[in-house]
Amino acid sequence: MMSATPQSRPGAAPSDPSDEGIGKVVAAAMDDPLQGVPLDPAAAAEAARAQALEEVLAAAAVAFMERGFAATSIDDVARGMGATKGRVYHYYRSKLDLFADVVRRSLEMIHEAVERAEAGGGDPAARMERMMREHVGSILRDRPWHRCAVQGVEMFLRESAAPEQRAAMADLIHLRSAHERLFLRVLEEGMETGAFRRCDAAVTVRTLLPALNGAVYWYRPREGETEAHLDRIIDEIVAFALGGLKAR
Amino acid sequence: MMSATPQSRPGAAPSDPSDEGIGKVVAAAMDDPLQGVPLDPAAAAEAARAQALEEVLAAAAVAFMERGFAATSIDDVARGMGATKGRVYHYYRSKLDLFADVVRRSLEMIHEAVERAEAGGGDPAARMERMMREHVGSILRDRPWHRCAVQGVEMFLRESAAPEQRAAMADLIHLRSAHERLFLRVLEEGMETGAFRRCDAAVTVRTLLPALNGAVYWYRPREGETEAHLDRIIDEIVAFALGGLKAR
DNA sequence: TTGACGACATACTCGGCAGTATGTAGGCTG
DNA sequence: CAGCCTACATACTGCCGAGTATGTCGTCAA
Repeated sequence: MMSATPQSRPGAAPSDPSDEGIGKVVAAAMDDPLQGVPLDPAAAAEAARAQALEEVLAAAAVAFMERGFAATSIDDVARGMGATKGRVYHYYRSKLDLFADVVRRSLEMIHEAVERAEAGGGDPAARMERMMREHVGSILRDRPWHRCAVQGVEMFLRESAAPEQRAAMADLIHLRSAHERLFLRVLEEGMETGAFRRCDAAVTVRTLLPALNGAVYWYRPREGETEAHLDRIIDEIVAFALGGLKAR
Repeated sequence: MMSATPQSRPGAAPSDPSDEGIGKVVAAAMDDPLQGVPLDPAAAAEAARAQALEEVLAAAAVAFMERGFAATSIDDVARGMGATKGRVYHYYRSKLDLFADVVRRSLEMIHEAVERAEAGGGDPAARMERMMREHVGSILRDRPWHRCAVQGVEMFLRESAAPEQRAAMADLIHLRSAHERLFLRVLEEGMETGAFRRCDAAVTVRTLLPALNGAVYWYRPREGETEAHLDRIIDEIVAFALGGLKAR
């Protein structure tokens, strides 16, 4: 297989693989395999491939976040890994495919987190608060990914979106819609129980989500930042958003 | 580097509410030379130039809104006017200059509107509500411009922003900051009077504004849409945002 | 009438980038 | 060890688009 087996870091690479929480995601994806357990070669090869692809995906997330889709070249993505175009095109057929995969990963991550929060039970207000906390937490922790997702959704919403773009993004929009509906349903439930004030739920959800996503633009991870510090930011944002919903 | 508009009419924004296109404004201006009032030739020429520049600016706003800055070519802008590159480059030295002027116009429009609302007096909650209403109203009515502004601010906030970009955008950021501070001060005032709950004002403003701006992404002007319809959307958004601030 | 100038259109340059074609080094298999 | 395959790197093509250089037409001033 390739020189960089899972335990070896490409030390020569000038990229910073551990910043921005990218490393965590990659690590999570490569967590379990080969820990003393003898794998058959086929499975090992497959795991290695998945790992290499994951690295490409993470580099793409950072690059697209930093420059935006249109302004990012495939060479930019490759440079971020200390590699060249060949490596990127070995895994992805086009720039749009790569971007779509980053967005998909982002939407899946945040949607699953919020779904779990909703499934935790409780009255609508309690569920909504947990959903918001998970949503914002994901925004802060996986900012590169979500910044791409926000941009991807914007791209689709443009009238000018090319047919190829719309095709590549169609399933992503379903994911996004499902996420919106999750909030929508809990909001409507809360309106019926009287926990939330009466409102146009569709418009309100489309106002609520940008508020929750706002941090994707201004938040920057600080040096020795603790989880408690993140929690305080989450507190502020959720307090505002929840206050916007509750009946007075 | 300066905006080439010498002294445009004070209140007259170039946007046309009904038609998202550009033709109306121009047609109106073409009809009115020597409308009884005798203009000296120099002033007439200057007015014509300002008018032509205005048309370029409006076409740019639409084009940039539809495709985004990076994906929009100068030919796209020109095509939107039924013209060619020559016309655009006759008024603007670079694509970035043109974009910056669109963003500047947008920020000036919305900031002036909100400033007037704030100057209207009243307790903090009343002022804040009027400010929000003006802000959202401007977002809905001048969507092409504000979508560009949102994108311009994002561009500046990127770590990767090129030095030329930062230079072109520096004064725009001051405008944006002034706008934020306006909301910030009224929020802090309201916290002191007890109208608004205690919170981290900086984070809250950065959460509030994306909520107010959200409509820039999903709103589309409908066929026979009345002012009352817009007001209902504004009501919904402002109710949410104001609820997020008020003490319970 | 001329000539200067403003307001564009047309024609061209040139660099960057998506995508492709080809080379190559290391493993694995037989 | 031969041949094959994976996982890339390198070299190349073609196009698109920003910016420029130049041409053209109408207008106004002298």
